[in-house]
Amino acid sequence: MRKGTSEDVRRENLTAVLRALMVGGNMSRAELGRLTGRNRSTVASLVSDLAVLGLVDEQDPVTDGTVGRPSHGVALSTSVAAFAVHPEVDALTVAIVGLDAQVRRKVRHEFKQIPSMMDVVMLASTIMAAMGADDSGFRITGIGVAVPGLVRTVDGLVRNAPHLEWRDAPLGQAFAEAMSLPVHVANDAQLGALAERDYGAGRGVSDFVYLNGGASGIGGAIIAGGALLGGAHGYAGELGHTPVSGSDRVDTVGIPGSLEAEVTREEIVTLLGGGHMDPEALESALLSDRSDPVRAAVARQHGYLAIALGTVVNVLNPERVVLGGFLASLLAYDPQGLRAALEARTLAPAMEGVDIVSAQLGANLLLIGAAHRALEPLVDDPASRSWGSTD
Amino acid sequence: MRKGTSEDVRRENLTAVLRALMVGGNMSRAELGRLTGRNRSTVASLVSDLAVLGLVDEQDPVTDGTVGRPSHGVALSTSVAAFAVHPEVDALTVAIVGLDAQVRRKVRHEFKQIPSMMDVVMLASTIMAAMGADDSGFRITGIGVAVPGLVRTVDGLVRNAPHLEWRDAPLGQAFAEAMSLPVHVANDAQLGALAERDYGAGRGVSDFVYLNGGASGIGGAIIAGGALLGGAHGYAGELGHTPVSGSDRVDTVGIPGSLEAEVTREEIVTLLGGGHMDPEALESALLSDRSDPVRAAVARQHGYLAIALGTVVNVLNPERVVLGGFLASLLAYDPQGLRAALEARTLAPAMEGVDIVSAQLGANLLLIGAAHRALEPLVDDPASRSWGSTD
DNA sequence: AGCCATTTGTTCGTCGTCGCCACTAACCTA
DNA sequence: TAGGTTAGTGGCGACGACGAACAAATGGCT
Repeated sequence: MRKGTSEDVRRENLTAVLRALMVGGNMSRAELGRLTGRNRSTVASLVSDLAVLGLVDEQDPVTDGTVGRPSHGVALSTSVAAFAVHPEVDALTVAIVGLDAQVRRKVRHEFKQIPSMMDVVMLASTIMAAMGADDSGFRITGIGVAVPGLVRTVDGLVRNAPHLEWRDAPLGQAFAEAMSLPVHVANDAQLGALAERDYGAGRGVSDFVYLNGGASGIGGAIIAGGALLGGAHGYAGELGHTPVSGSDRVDTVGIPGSLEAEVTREEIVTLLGGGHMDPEALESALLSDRSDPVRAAVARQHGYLAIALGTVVNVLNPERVVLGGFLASLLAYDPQGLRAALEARTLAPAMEGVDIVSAQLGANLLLIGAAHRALEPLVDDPASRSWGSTD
Repeated sequence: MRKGTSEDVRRENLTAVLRALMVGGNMSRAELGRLTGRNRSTVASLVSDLAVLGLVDEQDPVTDGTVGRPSHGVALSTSVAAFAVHPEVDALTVAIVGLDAQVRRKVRHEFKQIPSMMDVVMLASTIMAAMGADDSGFRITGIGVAVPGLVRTVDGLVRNAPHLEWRDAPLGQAFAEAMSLPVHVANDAQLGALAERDYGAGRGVSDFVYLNGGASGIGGAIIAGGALLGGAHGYAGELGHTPVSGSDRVDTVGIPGSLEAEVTREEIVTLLGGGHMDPEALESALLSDRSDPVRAAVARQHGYLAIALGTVVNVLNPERVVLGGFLASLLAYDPQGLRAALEARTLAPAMEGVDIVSAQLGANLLLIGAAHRALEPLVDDPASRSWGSTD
């Protein structure tokens, strides 16, 4: 959009082809042409360029049973990938994720105690160095880091990650010094929303709200007009701290009566008998317990959720609300109940046609989101040689 | 973004030149080149095209005192314009507004009683027909209508305009049948925000929240990433109905404890002695009254405003908050007070660097916004001959 | 007054990119 | 095996931006 020359057209067309492959999966050149609206010869030239760049592989024509000359297959390269790093209170996950959103390598390291920023940087760097060893055959374009907290996106400064107890931690800078790769740090919920947009519950939806309930709190992100809404510095989407009650219960950052303070996984777990539960166990335990205390607790949490979501629906007029983590379980327990609570708190037209659904992507959600954030510059400008000259 | 051909480049460049003139005012060809980053010869060609299309006028070179050959002046055509229509409870305003955001003609008609949709359409059509008489010399490209209510933007269906008492009124369709011009209907606050973005308090700011307090209620709109956030159907921005208290006072659509129910112009006016007051009178009366009851009322309204704005700041991370109407007066009464109230309800990083300012545009705000909405298709594709062939 | 540096207008040739067309290749159907 | 259909291939033309060379118009300096 900046300049205005014919090379920009080329770049746009290259990304169009790449994006089509990423969201639509591998396909034939002919399909690619139909999907992108480009001419046969243009597509041929584009694909050829991408093949030279090592981003796609052209395969032999394959007969698919229909009439006509078979078209060449085009597949995303399996070697182009990015690192995904996801630090949590109790563990660090590092992975290599390809352009095709497949997780190729994955290492999880448990922590005995809350890690410092430097713990994470050192350990992740070591793991990445081991993973990206020369014979691995991957062409790594960058590092995407998903952080549970507020992140200033320009430089990857972690402003506040309450559970990790990091404040103003220069994570982006530290990674940049440790590894000679472009680093992209972002909020975990935002990256999750991006992954859901491309591969999950947000496919084809240009306006949706994503809300994830984890053990540690509630994170949110907004997709508006097909793009992640970042705001001025990248802090947008913080729905967890919306005030929903007059109570003095505080959340992780000290705000009383906020959504995160009132809607907690912990309360549900305790009611169900306590103990350690993974998400699936929690959901099945919850769904099979229709006792009065549980019903009441869910209804109460639905009420609070509806207050926060109601505001967001009024303000953003989304097409869909995607709930992840234990919020998805809360939804599954009584979908009509949550919907009714929400309808009572929204303008009728804005709520019309809004569907409330569960997130579709599982454990790899954040890894895909983080890696794809790191792959984004490559996708946006495939011909720029600033990335891997690993050959 | 759709196709990917060289004609798209031309279109984008034409738009870039036109936009530069609209936001930067008339300027020389050389400045235009610097601003848009295009080559000398390219700019010459673009301007020439636009001149042929009748969108700009090329003027003789003017010496500006600097060394070097003087550059031709380029001025937006004063004849290209659009109709702006603004129905209110007590009046209808119709205007002709040019590409340069100047209001060229303006007619206001008072109503004795609340007008029906058909009243508005008939009267506005008559006025427009009179204004756009052949000898007027204007080249009208369309009609922009600013409606105080929820509007489905695709077809201009007014879902709910509480003060006008319109429900599901097919305003867009009615205008389209009455006048053979493209019609664009939208929410008034959204159009106001667009005008503030281009010519007022939002210049150069890509993420801001606009909140306007009128006699009838509170309307809002969001500019995110430089563009109006419309949402799935165009209802986005409805901040007036955010719940901010547990009271049972209801707003115009019947939601209890909402911002619009608690923060009212009426309460302030009553405290100041009542009577009819125009915005300026209200502001000066308010600012000169530092009595306890007024202080208390303002502080209370600030508190509620802070709750609603706090959520929005957390969720959208804007760079600026723009307050219009009596909300601007409320701000002027005690800027630090409002800021402090807001800071208490937001995440510190998200609130950092946010400035709270008054709207800059006055009475013509909505007319400019509405007309520019109607001019948008022309600006986005200046060469498409689908508009006026009035010559 | 005359000369130079500076800036811009103007013209023309070049280059990159896409679409179209004609032809060929590879498949299905009958 | 012939005809229809679909896609790959390569050449050509169109379009648009850029850069270079030259001309024009100004201010500054001697």
